[in-house]
Amino acid sequence: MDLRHLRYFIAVAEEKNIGRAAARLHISQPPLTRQIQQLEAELGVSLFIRTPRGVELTEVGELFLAEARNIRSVVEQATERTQRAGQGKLGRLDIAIFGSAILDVIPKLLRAYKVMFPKVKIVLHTMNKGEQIEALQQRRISVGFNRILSPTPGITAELVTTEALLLAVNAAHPLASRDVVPFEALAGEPLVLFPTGVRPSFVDTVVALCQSAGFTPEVSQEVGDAVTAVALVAGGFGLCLVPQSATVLAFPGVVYRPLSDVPTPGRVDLSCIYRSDDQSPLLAGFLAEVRRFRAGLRT
Amino acid sequence: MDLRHLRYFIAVAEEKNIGRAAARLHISQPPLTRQIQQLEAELGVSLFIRTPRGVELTEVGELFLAEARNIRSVVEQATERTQRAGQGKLGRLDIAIFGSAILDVIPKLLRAYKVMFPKVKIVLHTMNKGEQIEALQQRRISVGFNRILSPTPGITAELVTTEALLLAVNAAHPLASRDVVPFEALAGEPLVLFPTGVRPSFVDTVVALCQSAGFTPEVSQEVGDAVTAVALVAGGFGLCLVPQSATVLAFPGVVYRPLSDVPTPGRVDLSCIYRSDDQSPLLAGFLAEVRRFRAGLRT
DNA sequence: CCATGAACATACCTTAAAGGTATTGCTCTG
DNA sequence: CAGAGCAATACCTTTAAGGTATGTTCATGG
Repeated sequence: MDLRHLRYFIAVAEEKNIGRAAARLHISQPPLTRQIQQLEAELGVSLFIRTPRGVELTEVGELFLAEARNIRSVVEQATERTQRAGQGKLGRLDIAIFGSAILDVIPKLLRAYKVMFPKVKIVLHTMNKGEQIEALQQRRISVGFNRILSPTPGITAELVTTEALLLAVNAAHPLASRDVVPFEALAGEPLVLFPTGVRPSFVDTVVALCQSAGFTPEVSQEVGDAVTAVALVAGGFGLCLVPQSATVLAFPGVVYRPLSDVPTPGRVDLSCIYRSDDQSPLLAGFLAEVRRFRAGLRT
Repeated sequence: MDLRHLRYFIAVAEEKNIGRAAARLHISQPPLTRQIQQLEAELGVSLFIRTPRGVELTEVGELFLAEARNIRSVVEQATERTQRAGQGKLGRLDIAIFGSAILDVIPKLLRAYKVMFPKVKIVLHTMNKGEQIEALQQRRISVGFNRILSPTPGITAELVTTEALLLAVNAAHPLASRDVVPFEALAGEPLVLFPTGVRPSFVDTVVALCQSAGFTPEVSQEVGDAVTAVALVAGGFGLCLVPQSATVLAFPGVVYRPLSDVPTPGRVDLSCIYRSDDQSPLLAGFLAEVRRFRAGLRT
């Protein structure tokens, strides 16, 4: 038995006439007669009573009609679900995030993704870079977001966005009175650095920039994340370099100032990382959305 | 897409190796490769990752494997149910019964039928002969049971069993003292006759027998059914001729005696009736059981 | 009562697609 | 580096689905 047999059977049962059903199926009448006979022979059952005006279903035929329609709908649903899944539109995507990226870029990106792939369940995990790589290798997550990258075999990184650096400074600090702060003005000032943890990280970027500008930063405090760092700035612990997206943190007493004369590159990247061999349509769909997002930023 | 594609896909998914799956399916490897490629192309989805050691399912493939197995089981159940129905082993059978047949033959027959066709739901209706014929013609029932028949167009009758006649007599009556009662002894005795209602019926058989024996019966009472008739015998209303199966009615004060010299045929039939054009497998199965039952009685 | 038309069945041919054989190409392994 | 194992490809064979022509049956109307 074949899905064709069922399609033909349903057509004949609905038309109550083999000739008309054949026309509807775009085949001629004799083959349809034969297919129905085959189906009956295979089931060992009489499905139709032949009358001079056409055919009508037997009781068994009525039963089988219900079964056939059921099979048809099960098959349709199965193919549809499979195709959705194949387009990355169905399933579950585990994503790891960390640090200041949580503040602005990730929410925007995920919102855009949700619009395109509404049936994908997104599960967010908070992990630092080392944890992300391990989780990727163990297939516990499919995507991670990070600012600083060192090439890792088997892991591909893809740039999501770059952001300018801003100075977060206490409103009472003399530098807060300036609209634009020259980078060299940071020399000798106590800095709050983040994050602690797996190196290299954003800390190293900031230190490298200072050294490019000809001075060694004075470290007031190292903390785990951007939010804590800005909170310490509000508490007067010193200055802090943050990615632009950190400005969503409106701590009282903290102002953000653009910097001038920042040594190259002067910006900080946000990248997403994933297994190089991951062929999942879910990942493909997500990466497509990441690229669309980045293209949208450029315009 | 085709059920064959699903069968092949399941085999490959289970073997994780196209060559072995082909052997299991009793085809060679290249056609199987092609069928899988077709399936993937039709779904627009990659189901397997080809490795040097075989193939393994993608995430989408895993999903589709579950779907395919589901479809397979739905199809299997559908064909099985249809075949059961085609053999008269599934469905509902409405049967009408009446009179003394209820007492013994019908329960035995239905019990035997239930063993062979356990999934058929039997619905019993109590109808007299006229009602049975009308209900058959209106397709409200499929089978009726009756003792006396007059040929009816479109209705076929089939003998189920014949039973000897016994005399039901009050234990205080002089005839109760005899082991065998000659039929002529009934002349002049008051008789309880049944059933009232549509003629011809068992009443007419009894009257005809009496006239064959050379006397006209003295009617003490006519009642609707055998149970009432025997109850009246217990109450001293007279004698009553009953089919053998009525002996299950063990009323106190009533004894059953065989008769001798009963005019031919001397027995009473029980037949079942059904629409001559009824091709339902349910009816066919039931009639097969009736014939088996009758053959069993003969031995 | 016969002719007609509508319907399904049958016979026979054509064509599309499933299956088979031989071979290639790619990896991993010893 | 050669061989084993596996999937893919090329090309042929065979099966079965589809098409055309015709037969058979039954109801209907003149």
